[in-house]
Amino acid sequence: MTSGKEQLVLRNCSRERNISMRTIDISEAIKVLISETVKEIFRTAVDVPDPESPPEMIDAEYAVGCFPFSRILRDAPNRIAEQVASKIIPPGWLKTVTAYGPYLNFKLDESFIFKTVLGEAIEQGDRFGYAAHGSGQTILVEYSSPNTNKPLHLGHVRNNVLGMAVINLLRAAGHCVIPASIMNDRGIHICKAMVAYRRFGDDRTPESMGIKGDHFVGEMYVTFDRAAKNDSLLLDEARMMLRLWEEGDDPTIELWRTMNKWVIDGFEKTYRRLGSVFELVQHESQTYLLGKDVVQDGLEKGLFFRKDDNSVWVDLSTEGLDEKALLRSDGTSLYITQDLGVAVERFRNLKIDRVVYIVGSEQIYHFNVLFAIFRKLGYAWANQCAHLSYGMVYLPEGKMKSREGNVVDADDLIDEMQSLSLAVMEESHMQIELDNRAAVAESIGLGAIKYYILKFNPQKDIHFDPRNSLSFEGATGAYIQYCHARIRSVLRKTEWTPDKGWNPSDLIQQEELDTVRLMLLLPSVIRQSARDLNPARLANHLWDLAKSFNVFYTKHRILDAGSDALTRARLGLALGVANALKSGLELLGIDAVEAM
RNA sequence: GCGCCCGUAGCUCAGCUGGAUAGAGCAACGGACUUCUAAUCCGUAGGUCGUAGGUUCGAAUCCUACCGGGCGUACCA
Repeated sequence: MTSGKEQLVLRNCSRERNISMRTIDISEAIKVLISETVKEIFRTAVDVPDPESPPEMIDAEYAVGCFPFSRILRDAPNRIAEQVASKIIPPGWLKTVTAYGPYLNFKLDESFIFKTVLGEAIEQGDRFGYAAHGSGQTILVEYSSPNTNKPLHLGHVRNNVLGMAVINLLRAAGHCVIPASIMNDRGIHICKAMVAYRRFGDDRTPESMGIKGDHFVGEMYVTFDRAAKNDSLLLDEARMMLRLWEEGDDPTIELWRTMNKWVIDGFEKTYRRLGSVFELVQHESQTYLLGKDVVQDGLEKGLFFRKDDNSVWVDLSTEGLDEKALLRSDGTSLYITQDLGVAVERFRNLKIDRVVYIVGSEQIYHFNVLFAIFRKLGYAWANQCAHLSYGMVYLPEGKMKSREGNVVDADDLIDEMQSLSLAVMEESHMQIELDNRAAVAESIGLGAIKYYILKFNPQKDIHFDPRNSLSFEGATGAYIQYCHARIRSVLRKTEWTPDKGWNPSDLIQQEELDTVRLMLLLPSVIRQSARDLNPARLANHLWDLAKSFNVFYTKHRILDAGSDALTRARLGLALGVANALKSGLELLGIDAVEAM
């Protein structure tokens, strides 16, 4: 089985240098230290949970609560903590182990932290925090999947931004990822735009009108809807056109090809700005008939049933779901039939372990049904499918509706944010010399949009108010970009490079330690964000890190720190932070600009 | 009706698989630029974590009921 002329593979997981994860080894070392000490005192083996981060009031990097031990060891957590703490002889990398109530707090040796964390960040560059490459699974991530009858809007932007961030995070966590999309390029909605063009298009083209192809076709779609209100024959005409399309009628197909190309050319421009990339693009016109054989298979196995009118159904009431139609009574397939077929084909033809569908929360039920059918059919991979659903995007006027035109257009939004950031650059107290002003402004504008979308947990609805939502102050993309750009600016002013040396023991300020402690957490934050398919965790952590460095930056000097040794050590810190910020920003799909 | 998601400061949100005194940003008010980028920093103020029970040594976090908001529940996609 193939999906027409489309070929289904070009996997591109090049082998890259292995990146060590020393910062994560520390928490392993702490677990070993505890379990060995417990064994020594109590003659009993215990499972030690992963160390957590203590609250701010505690001056330590790692903490382990002794609650889980108390039942096994038949002693109070406080007493266990006390005994373990007094028994541990800290190795060189550990400064102190203290019991505070039921908690064991581990404070690392400062110069060990600086040396290890900054050393890693300097060595790994903008890959700081990544896991060893190629250690994970092969995962297909399906996202974007637009209809080719109108331009992309804010809802698509959320999907694309979330999609790319998840793809990047999964890759950083060591997985091999295939970014995929299905163009919904057939159906009645496409035919509506075609009818409108044939009736009212007057042979205009995007070129002749000087507008993007997707916007041009989108206007046709809106034109149809407006005209159809007064002319019920138009809808019949669209239905007729769909029939002609399915019969392969030449003029219809030719018009369809032309208009689809206009739209897709337009999409490509928007995708390029957004930074969305795909390794596998399928088209519904090629896949919409897939899945009938899967239904037939289920029918033969007695898992599905046929009703009197000849329609085919599956009963999922044992799974807490309803009956669901899989084939219409006339034998034609439904949306879910196609999803079934596409998934089966993908798992058969691509060597993938998992699929993640990034689709809005309004389709939660659909995916529950789809996955339940996979299980019913007994596919080994049935439990390796996940739907990453995200909340709706609301405007002040309510839900966006393409047909009514109350949408925030993706291209307009990016343009708007670009010119806003350009305006801020002009007003800046200090005119930074830039030869690529427009490009930097676009990076900052996109950074604002992307960060605003990613800082919320995916499942939350977003109430988008264009006036107040996007800003360049506070917890924003620009804030983090600014912190990075500032550091780069300092680094440009010096001849220093890491191979010229820096001594971690010269870093003794609290603000230096606070900052590097947050860097210490970055690898596990990236890992957790990937595991939970939740970029918000990384987005929020990056803000904390930038904030912490900004506090250091306003309080202490780098280039004129007082001594050459201190300057070099702080340059090491600055470079490490810049690398960490860049690493994190780029995982979120945000450019780490050099100057702004 | 049934199912899923959400409810934390005036507003927008964090709060990691239950853990130490619930944290930010915005808005408000008061401070800091002849100093490495002030798109920055500091300070003040602001919360019975929707309500009521329950589980637990311990609950914003888990369970139950209810209240409020959203999304589903198509031979649509």
